[in-house]
Amino acid sequence: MSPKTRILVVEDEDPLRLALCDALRAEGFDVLEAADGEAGLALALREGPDVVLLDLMLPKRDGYSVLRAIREDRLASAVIILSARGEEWDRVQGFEYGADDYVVKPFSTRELLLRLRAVLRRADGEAPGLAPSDRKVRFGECEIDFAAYTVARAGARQGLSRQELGLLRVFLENSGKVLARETLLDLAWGRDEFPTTRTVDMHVLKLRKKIERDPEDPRHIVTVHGVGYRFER
Amino acid sequence: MSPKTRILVVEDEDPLRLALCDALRAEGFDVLEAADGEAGLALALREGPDVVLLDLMLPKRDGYSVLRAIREDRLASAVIILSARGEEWDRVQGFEYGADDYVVKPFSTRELLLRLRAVLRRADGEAPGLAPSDRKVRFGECEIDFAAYTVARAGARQGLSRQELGLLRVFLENSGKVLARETLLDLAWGRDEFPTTRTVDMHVLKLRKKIERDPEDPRHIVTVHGVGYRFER
DNA sequence: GCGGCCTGTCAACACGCTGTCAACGCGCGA
DNA sequence: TCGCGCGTTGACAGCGTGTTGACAGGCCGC
Repeated sequence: MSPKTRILVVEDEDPLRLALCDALRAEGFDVLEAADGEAGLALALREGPDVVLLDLMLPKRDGYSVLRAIREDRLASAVIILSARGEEWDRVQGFEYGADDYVVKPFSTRELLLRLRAVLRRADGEAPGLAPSDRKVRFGECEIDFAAYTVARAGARQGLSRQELGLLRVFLENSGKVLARETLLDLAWGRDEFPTTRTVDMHVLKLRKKIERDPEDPRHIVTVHGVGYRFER
Repeated sequence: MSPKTRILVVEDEDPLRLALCDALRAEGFDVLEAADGEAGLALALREGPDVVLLDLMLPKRDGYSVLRAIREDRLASAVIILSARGEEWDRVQGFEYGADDYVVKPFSTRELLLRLRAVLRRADGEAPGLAPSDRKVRFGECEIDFAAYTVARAGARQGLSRQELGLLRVFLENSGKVLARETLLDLAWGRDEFPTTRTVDMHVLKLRKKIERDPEDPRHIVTVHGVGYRFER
């Protein structure tokens, strides 16, 4: 692991940018900042940070354009989009633009850090698989098609609901780790929804019926009593 | 968990503050209140409540300043911001990122309570999901994965329960030292729980079965007769 | 070698957590 | 407008874990 993870924050609203940078520095990251799209892109290309936090609505050059330029330059940086409520990137479809993850404003520090760490872990190769642009992902005897909202197992194909797919993506991004129900709610549900933690159980139940060979003796989504669930590919 | 969760409400509009306090007391919380920033900060620092509900527009000292002071004092309190939609949105956003959560006025009691509970659930136990770098530890022929709640020995992987993992963590942090049963209870169990010292033996037994090559002739968790246990890596 | 205290081990209990089902509400499309 | 699918919640049974008591065997001091 490199000495210090470097993060570039591209955000034009000063208070937000400053607050973000403070929070990230407090977490021990090395932080760069830019207040418009051009400066952000230039910094990204010159410094090649590990992660770019990218606002969409920017002066001079908007976030989409910056993201495209970064991707065309084959820069290794991961990109997390900060989108405002109105801009409505669908939680699943958003990944098709080439972003590694995205957070809907306004978001909590906790949520951002969770996603940031997930992205970094993937970049470190610790949790392989699931590049953001992947349409299909395989594990065990399953093949998930994110674009088609389907799962194929043993030849049979079934549909997945939006919530099921979202939860499954979070599991895939964090395979091998135990995730508390609370954490799953933060990552797979939006901020404006407050389901019970029991709701998580329900969706795990549904997912098991679709991806496990024997749902009563699950191998992929394992319960850790009193703690949460662990996903194994 | 402590006997009663304590909540501090800092809000200058009397009707709203009173309504909030009533609702919270009806839910069984222990409620403190303050009508301006200075009084709020003083109460927070003196009482160290579990949660602070903090309005941003306050007489004498605004919410941002209070929040920063609380954070600089390393107070463990969680903070939920109560912000009005009318307030300059981008500025408000910046403030909110140092907080644990925020609610936009006008909000329903239901929403506030849901967020409150979510914050509290996270606060105790520090939900799994954000384990940094100290995930895996090796000793002898074992590899412990703290994030996955597993132990691998001689190729075989087994799950560890929450208590087993906690005890093992304490052993690892104090390897080489002899630990009395009482000490282990203090370190690996909560302060609010008082199991018999025999319970420790039971868990040592379980751990030995999982990490020792020959549980009847333990090499890692060694008994020191009349004193306690010593862990050797 | 002997007695008393300490420890290893098992079985049983109680509690909280989880699996599962059924029913409700909501949004969407027919 | 109605019906359908999805997400959510409450209820309840079953299971896993933590805990304890009992008892046998081991360790230590005398």
